Amino acid sequence: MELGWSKLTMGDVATRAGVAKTTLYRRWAGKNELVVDAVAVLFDELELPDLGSLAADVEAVVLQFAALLDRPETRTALMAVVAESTRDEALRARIRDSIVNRQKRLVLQGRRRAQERGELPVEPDEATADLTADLIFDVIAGAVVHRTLVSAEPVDADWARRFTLLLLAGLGAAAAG
Amino acid sequence: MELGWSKLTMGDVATRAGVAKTTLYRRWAGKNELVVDAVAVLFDELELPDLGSLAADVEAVVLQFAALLDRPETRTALMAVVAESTRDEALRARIRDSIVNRQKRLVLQGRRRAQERGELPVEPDEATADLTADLIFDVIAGAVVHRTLVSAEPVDADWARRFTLLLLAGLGAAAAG
DNA sequence: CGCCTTACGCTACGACCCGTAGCGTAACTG
DNA sequence: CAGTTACGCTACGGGTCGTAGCGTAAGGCG
Repeated sequence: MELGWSKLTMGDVATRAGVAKTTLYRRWAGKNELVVDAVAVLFDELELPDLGSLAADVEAVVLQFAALLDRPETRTALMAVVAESTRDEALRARIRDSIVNRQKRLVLQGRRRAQERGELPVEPDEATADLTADLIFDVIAGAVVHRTLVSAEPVDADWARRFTLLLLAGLGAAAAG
Repeated sequence: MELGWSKLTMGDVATRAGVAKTTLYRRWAGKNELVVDAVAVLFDELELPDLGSLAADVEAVVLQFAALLDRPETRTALMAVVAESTRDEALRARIRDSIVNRQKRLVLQGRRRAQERGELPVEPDEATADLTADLIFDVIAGAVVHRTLVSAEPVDADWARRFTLLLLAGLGAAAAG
């Protein structure tokens, strides 16, 4: 439940937590629920700093997220539940509620700040504004996860800078700059 | 090995393929290697059509990729090996070689076409151009995977259009509409 | 034709892990 | 002091991975 479970077995978790395996099953319905809760707690560590510009804020949260995914227990646990959720509709819904929708606060907060600074326009239609926020979230989280876990290459300050430029200014600017 | 293995057990795979379980172990070292090969074959179906504009090409490949991830066997197999790769360095390298680097051809092809059309500048430094291509790949693949498997919401034509606008023109344009 | 190599099918097995049942026990409550 | 609650512990059934051992059918070759 804290850090370091390299193997994701209930027996190891129980041993590491200093409790009996049956105690875990009394508190959680199964392995999936336990891991989702643990990952949700880890993700709650993320915070959006106010560094004065949208670009700096995005870069900072990207690096925070990458640092979170660098911890072995986070990447293993997150990918394990996502993999399992491809065959379990209820688990997918639980992930969406406990992790995805919960962390969208970061996108909404960043957009609000950028609008207050005049860096982003205030979108008139609230429904499409929500769609845009969802899109941003999938792009940021997806890119960092894919870079870290699929491409298996590091998310360093340089990558964060390039990614932020692409996100804010588009492909033309990223290719030119 | 073809389609439909909702459960990812070697016994089921063997039965479905009409062979004995031991035959699978004679051909592949283990479950991981088998699934990586199967996923690599599935991903080779992807093609980049030439629709006359970079935006149209990106939208098309995004929808193709989403259709691939809509198949239950693809999403289950892909996420299973990625999850396992968080604890297996050799498997991660195998994924990078067999899937990631192999599909970067799509990005390189799309960029070349866009440059021929004059939609994108030719980057003078080849090293940074490669970094940009890697970045684009992680953004596209990551966003589609995250949208489909983590957010668990559909990648439809409208989402593909919004995503492509964001990718090509940046956040300001996407927020404006 | 007879022999040998190769590949496959099949059964059985050990090892590991999940999740549950049953029982004993310590702590807390009134 | 009696009742409730929560926990520890052992044991177990079910399922899966990966392997060992043996039998057998197919194809090359003198």
